[in-house]
Amino acid sequence: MANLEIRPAEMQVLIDDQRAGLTVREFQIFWVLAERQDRVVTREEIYRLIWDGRLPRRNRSVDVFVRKVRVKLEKLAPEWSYIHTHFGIGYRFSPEPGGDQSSASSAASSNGNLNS
Amino acid sequence: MANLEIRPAEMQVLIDDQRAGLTVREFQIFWVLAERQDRVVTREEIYRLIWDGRLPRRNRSVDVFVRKVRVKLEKLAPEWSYIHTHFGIGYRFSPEPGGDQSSASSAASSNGNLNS
DNA sequence: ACAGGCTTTCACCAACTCTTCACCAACGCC
DNA sequence: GGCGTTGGTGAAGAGTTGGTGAAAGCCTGT
Repeated sequence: MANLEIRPAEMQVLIDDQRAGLTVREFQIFWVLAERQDRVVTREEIYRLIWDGRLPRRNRSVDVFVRKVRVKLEKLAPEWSYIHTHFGIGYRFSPEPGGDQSSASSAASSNGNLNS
Repeated sequence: MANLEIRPAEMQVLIDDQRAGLTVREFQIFWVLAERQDRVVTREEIYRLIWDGRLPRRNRSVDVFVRKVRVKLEKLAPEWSYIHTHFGIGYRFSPEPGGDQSSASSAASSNGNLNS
């Protein structure tokens, strides 16, 4: 099983002791979601928390960074999926085994380790 | 017994910790009824609250979404029924054990009493 | 000014949802 | 039972939202 370690103070994410190498923005996205594990966070809220302001129509920043984070996490743990999409709503952070079920349904258990 | 959890802010419905996976519209229908638990809500009102406007004759949107919600809830709790039909009137949300009793009949007689 | 890395935006395409239609079953009334 | 009305159900097309690759814009240090 993949061991996830998060160090907010250093903006570092490690999986099995390997650094994910997230950039600042990428980590912010990751952290906003990870802090709210198992909860669905709307794009509006994510945007507001990171960029301070209302999410402009058709702004795709959040999606783009979610993807970048996904790519880096997947590189370290191909058999796990961390960020799940809730169509029309937002994203949810929940470490789950299995490539990616893409989301909306599925169970809700898991235990990530939020070290601080 | 089935444990029902509703998170309006996330538009999520969980039964025994399993996500129902409702879409935005589906959740809206669910929420309009759940907020008014044990009350019969007319199609007209449901439509007005979600679509803003008068329910066009022969518009079946409400029925279709009620079904979609029922299917998803039933998947998680086959032994429970949540949304009950009141023929000629509308729908009522009340979690009840038992697959489906298809509910109270209640007539829409001229001296009928309309709860408000 | 230039190079390298990070952020933001753009455009195209895939996936999903919403809405409507058609047909059938259930109900209420005679 | 027979008939007209209302609700259940499955499916399909249109419209919306998200995934993705890449270009353009910014910053910082050299």
